[in-house]
Amino acid sequence: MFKNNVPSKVSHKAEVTERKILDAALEMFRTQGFDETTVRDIAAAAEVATGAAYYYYPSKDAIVLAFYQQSCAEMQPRIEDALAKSSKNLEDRLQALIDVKLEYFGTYRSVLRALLKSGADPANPLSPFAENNKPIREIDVAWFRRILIDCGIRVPKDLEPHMPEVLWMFQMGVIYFWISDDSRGQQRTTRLLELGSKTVATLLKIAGLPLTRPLRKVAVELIEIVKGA
Amino acid sequence: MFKNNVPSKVSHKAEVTERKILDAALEMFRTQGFDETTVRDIAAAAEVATGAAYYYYPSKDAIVLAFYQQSCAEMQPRIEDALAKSSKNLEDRLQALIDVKLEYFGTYRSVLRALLKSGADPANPLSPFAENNKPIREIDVAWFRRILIDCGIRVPKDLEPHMPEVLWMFQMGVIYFWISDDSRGQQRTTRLLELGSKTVATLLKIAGLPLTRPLRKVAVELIEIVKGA
DNA sequence: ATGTGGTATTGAACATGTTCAAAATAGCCA
DNA sequence: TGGCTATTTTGAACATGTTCAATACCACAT
Repeated sequence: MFKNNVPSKVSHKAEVTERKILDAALEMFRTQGFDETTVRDIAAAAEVATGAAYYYYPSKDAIVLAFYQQSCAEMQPRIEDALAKSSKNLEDRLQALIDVKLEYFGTYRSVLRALLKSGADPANPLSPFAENNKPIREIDVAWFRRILIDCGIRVPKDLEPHMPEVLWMFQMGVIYFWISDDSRGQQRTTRLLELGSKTVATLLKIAGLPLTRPLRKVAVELIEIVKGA
Repeated sequence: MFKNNVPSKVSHKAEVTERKILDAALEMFRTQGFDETTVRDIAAAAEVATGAAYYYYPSKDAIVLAFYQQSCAEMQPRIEDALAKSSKNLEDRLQALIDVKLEYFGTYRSVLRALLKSGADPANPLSPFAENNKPIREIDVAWFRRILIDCGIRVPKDLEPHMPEVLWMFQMGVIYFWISDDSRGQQRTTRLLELGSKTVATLLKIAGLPLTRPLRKVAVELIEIVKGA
C-alpha cells in the first residue's frame, strides 16, 4: 500500500542502519587503514552502539567481504564499458579488464590488503579462492571466457576449458602484486600488466603450433594438479 | 673462571627461559594450532608469567619468526645430506631440496601457515619476502645457485643471474600450495613438485636453444619487473 | 488504547594480544 | 657480608574483536 509512498523511512530502517555501518567502515578503512580502524570507531561514526555492527556483520572481516561483494556488482557496468571501447584482441582486453579493477580498487588499497591478507588460502572466507566466494569468482571468470571467445584465437582443445581460469589467475597475480607495489603510481604494476598481457596473448597463439604439443600437455597437467579434483 | 665449570646453570638462566618459552610455544602451536594457542597458555606451559614471553619476544608473531630462523639453521645439514645422496641433475635435486623442507615443516604445518598468513607481502616481518628475512632468503638462494652450477646445464647469460631466485620462487610456490593442500598425505603437492621440477628443468634446457631467444627476453624482463629496481 | 511478538539496539562483560611499573633476583665490588 | 646496579620476572592494566542478556522499538491484532 504505502510501500510506494514511504518506501524507506519506516520499513527499511534496518537497511539504512546496515548501510550506514558499511559506509562508515569503508570510509575509515580507506582513510586510516583497516588495522587502525576500531569497530568502536566504526560504530561511533555510524552513530550506533558497538554491538550494532555485530548485529549486521558477524565480524570485522565480514565487512570487508561485504565490500568485496559490492565491488563485484559495481564493477560490472564499468567492465562492459571498457570492453566496448577496447579492440577485440586479447592483449588489449586483458589490460582493459584488469585496469578497471585496479582503478576501482585504487581508492581502497587498504581494504583490498585486508581482503587478501589471508593469502590464497581457500579455507579463509575472505580469500577470493574460498568456497563462499565462488559466485564472485564465476562472474569474473565469465568475463575472461568472453574475452577469449571474442578475440578469435584458436585455442587447442585440451587447453581451452582451463583458459578462463588461467587468465583469472593471471589477474589475481597482478592484483596481489599491486597491493604491495609501492613504486610511484604503482608503475611497476602497470609495466607488469602491459608486458604480462602481451606475453599471455603470445603464448596462447604459440600454443596452437604443432611443435608445442608436448609442452602444452605438461602445462595442462600442471593446471589440473593445481585446480585439484 | 667458572664459565667452563658451570656454564649454563648460572650465567645462562635467561637463555634457558627463552628456550623454554620457544619450545612450549612451538609444541602448543603444533598440537593445537597457532590461533588456538594463547600467549597465556604458552607462558603457563613454560612456567613463567605472561609478561615474560614479551620480555624475550616482542610479539606472538615474533615467536613464529624465531621458529623460521631456527628451522633454517636446522635444515642446513639435512639439505647437505639430501644433495649428497641425490644425482646431480637439476630435476632430482630440486625435488630433493624442496622435499627436505616439506619433510621438516611437516610437523609444523600450523606454524608455517601462521608464518605465511601474510601472503607474500614484503612489508610484513613474517613474510619470507621481508627485508628482515633477507639472510635466510640468501642462504636458501645459495643452495639453488649451487644446484644450478652442479647440474651442468648451460644457462643463457641474460637468464643466468636470475635463475637462483627464480628457482627459489618455485620452491615458495610449492610451499604455499602445500600449506593449504588437504589431499591425503598432501599427494597433490607431491605431484606438483614432481612434475614442476621436471618442467623447470626442461624449460631451462630449452631456454638455451637459439629459437627461444625472443621469448627468453620477455621472460627476463618480466622477472626484472617483479624483482624490482 | 493496549497488549504482544518479533525486530533492532544497547552497553556491559569477556577473551586475548600487548604494555608497563613495580618487585625479585643475579652478578659484582668494597 | 652488605650494598649497588643491571637483568629478569611478575601480574595488573589496557586495547580491541566479540558475545550476550537486557531493553527499546515497531507493526499489528484485539
